[in-house]
Amino acid sequence: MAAKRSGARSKRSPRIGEQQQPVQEPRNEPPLSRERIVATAVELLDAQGLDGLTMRRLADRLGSGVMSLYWHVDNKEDVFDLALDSVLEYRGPPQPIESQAWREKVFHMLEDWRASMLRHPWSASLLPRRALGPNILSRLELLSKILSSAGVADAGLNVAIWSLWNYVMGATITRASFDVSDDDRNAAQQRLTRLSERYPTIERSRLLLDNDWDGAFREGLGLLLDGLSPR
Amino acid sequence: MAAKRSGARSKRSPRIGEQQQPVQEPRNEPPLSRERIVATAVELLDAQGLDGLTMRRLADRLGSGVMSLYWHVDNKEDVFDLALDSVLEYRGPPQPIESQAWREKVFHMLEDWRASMLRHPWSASLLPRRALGPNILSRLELLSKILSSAGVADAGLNVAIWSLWNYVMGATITRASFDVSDDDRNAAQQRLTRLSERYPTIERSRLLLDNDWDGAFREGLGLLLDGLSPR
DNA sequence: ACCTGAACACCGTTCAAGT
DNA sequence: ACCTGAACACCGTTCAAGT
Repeated sequence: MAAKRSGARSKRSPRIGEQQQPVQEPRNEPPLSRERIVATAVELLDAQGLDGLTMRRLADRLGSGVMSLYWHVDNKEDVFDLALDSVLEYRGPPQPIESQAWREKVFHMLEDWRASMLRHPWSASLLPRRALGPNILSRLELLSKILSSAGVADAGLNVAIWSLWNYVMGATITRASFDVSDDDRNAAQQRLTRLSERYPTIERSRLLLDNDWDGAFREGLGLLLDGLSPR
Repeated sequence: MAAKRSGARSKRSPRIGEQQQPVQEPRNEPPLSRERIVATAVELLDAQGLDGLTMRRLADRLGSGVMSLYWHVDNKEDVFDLALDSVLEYRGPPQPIESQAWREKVFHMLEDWRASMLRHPWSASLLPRRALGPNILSRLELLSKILSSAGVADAGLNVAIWSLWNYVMGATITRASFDVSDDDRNAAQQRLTRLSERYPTIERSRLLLDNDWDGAFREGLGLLLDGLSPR
């Protein structure tokens, strides 16, 4: 899937074939570009997680030298910002929702937001540390418009938006962080049952085992929207 | 404030004084211990942020060799886990709240939670990536108990707890990430006004400038508790 | 305009060794 | 039981240079 550098490969297999065919770059790569860098960064993040993204590895995948990246991109932080925002584009509901049904519109956008982030779990732990890119701002703008035209007064608009944002971010980040490797999950599970007598109520309600995340997300969001609805 | 290694200092100043007094370790440090390591890690994180914590720098502050840390601690991840949980201890309200006032109890614990994290902003961006330590679990246990004894049915308990957790985490993480250096803030502000015509509703409601974070937090939390109250 | 390799100043951690 | 320095395999980024 990823382009391999021929140099690395030939070093790995010390075959005795007398002339190492130079194996001109396996595919002639398209030229480097911001878009290609970001797309590849997302691939790499999906495959290796947050710590897996390295300027050197990124360049490797792109079949270029490390320093070539710096022509198109400021630095590693920049790559993170771009990758994050690129993953959060919103295309709207499949077919338009009738205009009065503001509740459904909000639900669709926020569920899509959560789903996008869960498709790229690194994005959840990245968001808290990064700037708001254009795609994030667009979603906030849309949310503002929906709520505003649904009759939420200007005075309550910010509280409403931030409450929804907080809820979605918290839910998504939590969900993503529970979605770890099996090793970690086993370790956590072990520690919990070992300590179960210290946390009896949690234990009884199976708080940490209950994994109907999607259902809980929708229910909680419903409650919140009830509270926020213009009276 | 931090202990300086005498070796480093003497190398830095090639004074001609014939005998470099060995300057026995500036203070005779207390012996290394898990507790001292964690406390110093928190200091370092407070001072330098998430990227500022380095095993080497940590050892430096402790006046020990880097590898000495590894006797007391598994690895860097371990240090992060311990530092995070150490900052989230809950001591309860200053004077006991009368037992029926469950709403106040919830408010106090959650506001304290948020405040603790904001006192150490790195904790907010760390939480989503780390395991739940004992102090976090204790808070969840307490929350469960309060809600349960307030009459929330077992069936609704998990939704209630996760909704509150989500809200608090989202709010705190968001707040902490907006609380960045002035440089970043200026940059963000610039970009926003430059793009203001693309996000008119946000612009109008001053969503990103409104910084009554504490008030918004309480209001939203109130709405959520209304929705969660046993009927 | 776009790409490059060498070099610098760092990292976390393994290992074999000291007391 | 506790601590150590040397060494390894990495990092991100500066710089001076190539086309």
